Amino acid sequence: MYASHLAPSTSGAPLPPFDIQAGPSTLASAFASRPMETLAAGEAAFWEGDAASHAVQVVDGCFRLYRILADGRRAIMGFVFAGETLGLSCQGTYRYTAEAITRGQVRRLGRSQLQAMTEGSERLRSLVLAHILEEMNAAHHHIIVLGQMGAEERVAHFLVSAAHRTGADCECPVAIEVPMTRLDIADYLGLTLETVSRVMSRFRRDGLIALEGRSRVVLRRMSRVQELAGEVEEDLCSTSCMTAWPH
Amino acid sequence: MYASHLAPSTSGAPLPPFDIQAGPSTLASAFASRPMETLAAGEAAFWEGDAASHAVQVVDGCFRLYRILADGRRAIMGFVFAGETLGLSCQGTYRYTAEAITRGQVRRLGRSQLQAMTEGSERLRSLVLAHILEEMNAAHHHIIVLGQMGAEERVAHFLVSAAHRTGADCECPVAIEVPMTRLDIADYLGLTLETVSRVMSRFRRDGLIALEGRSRVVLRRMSRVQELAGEVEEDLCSTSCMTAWPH
DNA sequence: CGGAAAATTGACTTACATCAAACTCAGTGG
DNA sequence: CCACTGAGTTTGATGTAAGTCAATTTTCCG
Repeated sequence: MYASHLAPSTSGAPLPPFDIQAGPSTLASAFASRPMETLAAGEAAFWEGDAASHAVQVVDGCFRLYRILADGRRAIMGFVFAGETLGLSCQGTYRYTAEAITRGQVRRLGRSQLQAMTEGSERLRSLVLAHILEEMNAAHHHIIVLGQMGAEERVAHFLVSAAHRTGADCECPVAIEVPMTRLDIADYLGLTLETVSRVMSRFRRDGLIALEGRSRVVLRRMSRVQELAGEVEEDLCSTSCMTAWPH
Repeated sequence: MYASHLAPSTSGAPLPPFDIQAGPSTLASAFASRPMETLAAGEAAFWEGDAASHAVQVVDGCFRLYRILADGRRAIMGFVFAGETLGLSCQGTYRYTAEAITRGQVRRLGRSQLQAMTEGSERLRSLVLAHILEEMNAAHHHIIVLGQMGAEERVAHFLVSAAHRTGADCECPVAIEVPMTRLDIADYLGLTLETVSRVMSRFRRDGLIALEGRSRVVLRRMSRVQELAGEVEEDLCSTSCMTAWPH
């Protein structure tokens, strides 16, 4: 999953001012004038290997980013939620397929236009760079999870991360939407879908979470889940929104 | 390990011209005027959590990049070889400790100076960006290795990657220096040192590699090892040196 | 040469994968 | 509105790759 540390959704918030001189003052505002596009569940915004012609803003919905390996295995590199931006860190060709999990709405911005905008605006340049470095951060985090943690820790991590990114406030209990299937989660965490299911069931039995239907999880004891996640997860409520988009 | 795709060492090559108008034409040349610093084996170039005040060029030696987790586990995020650059993707604070495995020589460049240089030079800016994106690439690659591959595949990957990055030519047999210990490799691959050792022994028994002392590995059947690595490793000899540093 | 760190190898354990069967939804159409 | 359907999920029984613990052996450096 990208950036456990990314700012929560901005889709509902009013857009920041766009100063013609200085360029867009947030990444999101750079997309503001672009037409909206709707994707059905299962449709791809772009495919691995395609020429990376655009950056994509996810206005609504949830995407899985994956590669298919030679033997057919699917590695999910991350998920992208509403309000986040996609494809900024690709040069040349996209390095993963971005597929809508639910129906989604996106805006596309041509790389050449983005390039032109960044040329002119030191501000926007640093915003783009900050975004890319945040993705790096998330990738490092993912590496630690995959390389060092057991199944429970991984799932706990996923849950905490999802709660954080979908902008759930930090009150207990926290309810989160988890539109991805167990298989998605498994392919993301380097586990099997059965193991993911078993761990979730164990969490439920232990009163840590409650499962409501297929795609809703209530974190009943968030602090305990965070504890299980092993605090690689940085401070959740305090600074994150600040650090994600340094002015 | 960073970038299985990074350009091989440039330490021996003559430095490209430095145009005062356009700024440095390669990343390496930006460091050219900086004083050399020597680090003993085990010394750190910087520590996780330190203010990220400098970028570091590794002129000679090999570094491990790691984080220590709360429970004492050590996660190695990557290795850096001679000719590569370090710390470019850190903003604010370093996100890992960079420790010399062997004795090493480095040059440091202040971030503020680098910042100033990039302000003035579109060229350098795109070099730095390309470097960071290459690190992203490597991180994604690492994620796939850790999330999807078995022990043999991981070790095979490590070997191929090391061969590639230390600039070994592609002729068989390829001899590579592996200054890191089995524990280093294990902490990098998400395995135990015993498993790494067993896999290497198996490779040796099967005639794929030969072990010469502690730190030298001869890839006797490179193609077979690459095959084991499962070809996530992109083309090795052809385009890689090109793509790493676009124009 | 001697000693310490690193590496190898073996016996045993365990966490997770695999295989397989039931169960639960959320749509769809009668 | 309700039964039918199939994808998604849960749960169980069993297998296995890799971890753990422990004893040697090798390598390297003073």
